[in-house]
Amino acid sequence: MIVDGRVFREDFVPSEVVHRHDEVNLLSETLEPLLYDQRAEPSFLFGPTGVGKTCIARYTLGQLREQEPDVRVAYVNCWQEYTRFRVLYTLLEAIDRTRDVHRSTPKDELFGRLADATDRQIVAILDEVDQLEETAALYDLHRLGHVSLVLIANREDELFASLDDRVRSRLRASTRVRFDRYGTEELAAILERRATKALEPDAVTDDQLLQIADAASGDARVGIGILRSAARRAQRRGVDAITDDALAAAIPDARTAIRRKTLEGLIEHQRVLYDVIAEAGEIEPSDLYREYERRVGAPKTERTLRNYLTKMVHYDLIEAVGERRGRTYRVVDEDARPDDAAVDS
DNA sequence: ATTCCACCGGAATAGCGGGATA
DNA sequence: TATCCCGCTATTCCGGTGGAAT
Repeated sequence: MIVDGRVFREDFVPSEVVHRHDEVNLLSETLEPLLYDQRAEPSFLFGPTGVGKTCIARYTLGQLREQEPDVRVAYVNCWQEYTRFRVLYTLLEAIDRTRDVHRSTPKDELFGRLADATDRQIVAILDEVDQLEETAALYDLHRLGHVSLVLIANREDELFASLDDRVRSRLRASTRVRFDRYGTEELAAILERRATKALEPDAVTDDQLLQIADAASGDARVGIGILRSAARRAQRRGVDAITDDALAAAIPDARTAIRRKTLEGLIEHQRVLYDVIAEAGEIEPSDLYREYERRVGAPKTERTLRNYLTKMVHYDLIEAVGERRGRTYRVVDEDARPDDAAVDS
């Protein structure tokens, strides 16, 4: 019953957008100078998880490239590429200038290459830019006359708090595109589009789509995940339409799938920390450190553990309750996540 | 009030790994 | 092959903070 599974992928960009025309228009207006070989002012895309920020950025730049194919577009996910070196490297990859680049190339060589590649306009989409650790990289890029920035983040205030003054003042005046959560009907409409592309006709009913949209509470990524999971379950059972019990099973499944994937990305020591916290339910730092040291062969330093813990908090796997003395750690509970608490992405 | 203590996280540094170079 | 170079991770060192103990 699944005709085209690509439609369910995270990086799928639809050929038409639903419900985001204002945002697309605002962004393309800002990018318009690129059509005349001019650099565009920086633009920000703000909004919670699963509201289409990344999708709209890709879509809009795809449209732009249809009009002006010479423009180069580089997509950088700052969650993975969080150092200055890696950001620059990814940008160079997108414009095919990575020949002979390696870890031992001098520091400014990368930047120099990018600065020299002035033959074409370059658009740098920096996704999850609040995860970028060396924000000086933004300053570097902004200085280049042929690089236009599209910056994506969850929350405006948190992002600006993490920037240093130089960068902040330079970016203050740029365009901001704000994305709100989808309503249930809006999300159902989006899912309907995906379903007609991905599935055989009549594989899913309108009422089921509304159920999915409701369960996803405005998060398109979760909604699409549920739809995909339900379709796969139905397919495995050899039926030609999504059944209600396949749907019921898919709803919790899609929510935990993301978490399981993040857990797989942890290294062994981080995993031990997570297990200790999960078993204890809630635990004080000193007990946590001691239990960790008991379980593991060659324990890391407490300072390193603290680095691990902050990272896991960022991943939304655990949360820290309280500050300083008397702080405890616990795993983030999976249900009961209010809409406005989406800090991850 | 003063001292102590647990905890956090910034900054500097060491060591590792791996491609480049001679 | 030996050596250089540099990004990256873990470690060392430490100052700050605020509740607890005296």
